[in-house]
Amino acid sequence: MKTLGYAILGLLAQESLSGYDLTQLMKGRVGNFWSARHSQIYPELARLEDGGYVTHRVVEQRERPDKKVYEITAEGLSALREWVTQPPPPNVPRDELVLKAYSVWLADPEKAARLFREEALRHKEQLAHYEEMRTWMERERGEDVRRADSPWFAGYAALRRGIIYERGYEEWCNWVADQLEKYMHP
Amino acid sequence: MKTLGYAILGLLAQESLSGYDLTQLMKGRVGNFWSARHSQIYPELARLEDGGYVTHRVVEQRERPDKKVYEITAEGLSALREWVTQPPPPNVPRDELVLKAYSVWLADPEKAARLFREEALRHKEQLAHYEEMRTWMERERGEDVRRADSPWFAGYAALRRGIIYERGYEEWCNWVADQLEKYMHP
DNA sequence: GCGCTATATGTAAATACTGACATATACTAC
DNA sequence: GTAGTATATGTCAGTATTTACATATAGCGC
Repeated sequence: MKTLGYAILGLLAQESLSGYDLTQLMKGRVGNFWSARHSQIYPELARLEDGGYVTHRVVEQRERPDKKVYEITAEGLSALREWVTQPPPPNVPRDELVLKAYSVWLADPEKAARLFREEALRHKEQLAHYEEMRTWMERERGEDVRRADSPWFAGYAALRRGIIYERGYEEWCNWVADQLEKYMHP
Repeated sequence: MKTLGYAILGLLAQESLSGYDLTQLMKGRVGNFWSARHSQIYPELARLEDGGYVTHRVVEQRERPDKKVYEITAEGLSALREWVTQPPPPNVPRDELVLKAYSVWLADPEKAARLFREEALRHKEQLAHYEEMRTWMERERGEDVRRADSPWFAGYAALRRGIIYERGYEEWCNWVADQLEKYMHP
């Protein structure tokens, strides 16, 4: 099974969801470090069902189209449990902005400085958003978010990764912009 | 043109290289935030030459197979210069380990703690390696590494991103492992 | 001589992912 | 009424990337 399958199982392990629900979640939460469009999710759900990792039931709704709510099976749970402790393949993060920084010495320094300040701002905003979520989680869910055996730990751990990531990213963008501005008017 | 094309142009803007050289570099340096195999690089070089962004000359070698050394053209340089200051599309980092952390509450805490400590160690080692490179760069190349209009800035900026990234990653892995161990023997 | 590694360049098949096409219900704002 | 948005589920074509296949030179150790 591929990574996307485990991403979906990870969400279904917490609550039963429809393909549409999963699509929404894959833009936030887990989606901060894994994303997928509905065109990937629906076929993957079919494959997971084929493999016996999930089942679905059709839920009829008034005033809305019917939906298929997917539930993780015992096999799905044990496969997920196994996967979690297997070492992941070495990860090479792909980041176009670092690539741009690599060639920034060729560019117009003012334009480039503007770009990196804007990016710094974007990451600062994302960081603020994450910090808000963290405060909310800690207040609403209490000490459970830090309990590694609680389902609340899932989102909290991912969130902490996001906070560290965004903090570092903002810092780096501003450093690049600083260097650019330092040599802008010599 | 796609991102890989600009990654290659970014390297060729500093020095002329063969496809094989580029393949080696795409495992390190720029490769820390962008990677590609030779099976992607050779066809892309052909496309770049088709578009007039690079040219090549065959260099005959004794005791080794002949090679094609690629050089960036004026068009290539100006395309690269333009691209650098264009805002990149929003980047969703994909990280399987964060996904695993998301489902870690289901796993055996001892196995999981071991995994996250190992990962922390890997990132600590990578960090040490980057720090070494940074010291070397600062000593060998002097103040130029901080000059945003110097070609030495390229690798130095990417390196600084790597250092911040690895520091943050190690910190997070250890935090996850701490939580796991805290509730291991209750 | 034989296997291993490094250098050197390519192609082809398979997989993963994105973007566009396709359809249907029903509420809301104009 | 009608245009837009949210809910809901799918497929398909194209792009990006990985893995495997394919070939050739030449040094090194056994």
